[in-house]
Amino acid sequence: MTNDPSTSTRGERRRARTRSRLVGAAQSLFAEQGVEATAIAAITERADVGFGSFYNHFESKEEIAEAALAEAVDAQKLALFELIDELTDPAEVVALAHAFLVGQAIVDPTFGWLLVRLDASHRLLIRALGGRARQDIRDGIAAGRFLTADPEVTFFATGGALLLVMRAVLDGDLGDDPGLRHCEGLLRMLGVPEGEVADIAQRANAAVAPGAGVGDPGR
Amino acid sequence: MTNDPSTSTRGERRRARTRSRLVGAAQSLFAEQGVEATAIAAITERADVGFGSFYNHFESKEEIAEAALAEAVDAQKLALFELIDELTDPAEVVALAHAFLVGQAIVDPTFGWLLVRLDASHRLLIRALGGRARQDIRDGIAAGRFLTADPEVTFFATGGALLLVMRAVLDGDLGDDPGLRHCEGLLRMLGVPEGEVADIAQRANAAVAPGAGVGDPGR
DNA sequence: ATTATCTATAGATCTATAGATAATGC
DNA sequence: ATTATCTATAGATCTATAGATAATGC
Repeated sequence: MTNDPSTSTRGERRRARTRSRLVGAAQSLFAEQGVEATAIAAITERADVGFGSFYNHFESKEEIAEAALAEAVDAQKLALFELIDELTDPAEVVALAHAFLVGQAIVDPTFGWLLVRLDASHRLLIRALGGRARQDIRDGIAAGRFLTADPEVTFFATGGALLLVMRAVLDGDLGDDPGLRHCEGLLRMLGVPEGEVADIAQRANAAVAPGAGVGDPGR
Repeated sequence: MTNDPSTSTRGERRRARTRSRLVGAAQSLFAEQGVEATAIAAITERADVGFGSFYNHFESKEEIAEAALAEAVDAQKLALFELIDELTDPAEVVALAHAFLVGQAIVDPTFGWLLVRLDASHRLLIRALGGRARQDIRDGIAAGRFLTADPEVTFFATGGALLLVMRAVLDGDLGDDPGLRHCEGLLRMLGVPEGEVADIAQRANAAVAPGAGVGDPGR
């Protein structure tokens, strides 16, 4: 994935491996402690890489934070986009995306904590996830499927709800089926008719349930 | 407010003033930069107080962060509780609380940023605001006014939505009437019938509008 | 020969404390 | 006499860089 013997030299591959170790170490440390509380030396140490090598790849902690988030999100995006690929109803798309992310917080806490902790750096997160989410909301409004008047308010409200629910899940503060319950609230917020809420929420959560094709537990 | 000539000595009042200056300086600095990025020396400097005096009042930055949040929230709680005092409908109570806080983000950005930036420290915030909010949600469910199945999920979802909407307001990313739009979404999320949503949201926002008795702009 | 990595360190913070100075209480 | 505040500083980080070592490319 990060190496390609045919189009790169051994040196390039070695370099890529070092970079990859740094990003992986940063992801787990940022997830555990947040960005500010993590020293660069802690990253190189966990990556088992010489301290100075850090600066061969990144100029600052902010820069590796951006890479750490972007790479984590990109990996998840693939799985998510595949799931929502064939859906046409914006309500189903949004429900599934939220169900997926709540599910990921359970299945891959490192990823979950990374998202939640980077809320501090916020702009990174909005950029990483916001593009598609915004469009889905606008689509839903245009299709008359969502009743909300202001797509931006809806974007921030749904995003904020998702992040704090994920955080509560990570903290172990929620009971059964947090993803299902969250989806129900989400769909109601969007203005989906009450008669459809339970059904769509259920389908979305069934689609992301373990065993439904979203493998790779642990990490 | 912080001084009481009749029941305290001059020394106690001097001490209280120093503490108060420290907390005020910490509030504005935490609002601007967050807790971790703020050095204790920066707090004493802005408070115009000797560096060592800090440790006469607080043992650590975390401790003053707790005080900074608690005092800011307590001040706002008074105003808010007065507004919701006579309301009986949980939907109106929750709507008004959210309208109030979105409004405060506009009117008193220092307070708004403090809340938003302390989301990092999160547990402080949940403790500061969570008690009453949880009860209001449970009341609404018990009264059949809210349709949500899990009060905890609802609590985190509504709280997260509020915080990110406040943050978007502070960033200047939202258009007209963000408080009104947010309340509409909030009420829908709770399952308040569509026919009542616009009306309740409007009343809640009218009640907290400038000139409706929630004075003290600026700070 | 070139490029990446590693080790060692200078310089810049930042925290917590010790001891001196100033203000209050009796 | 007591208590609070202030100044100065030791010790602990943490970042960014310089220079040495190791690995790759030709």
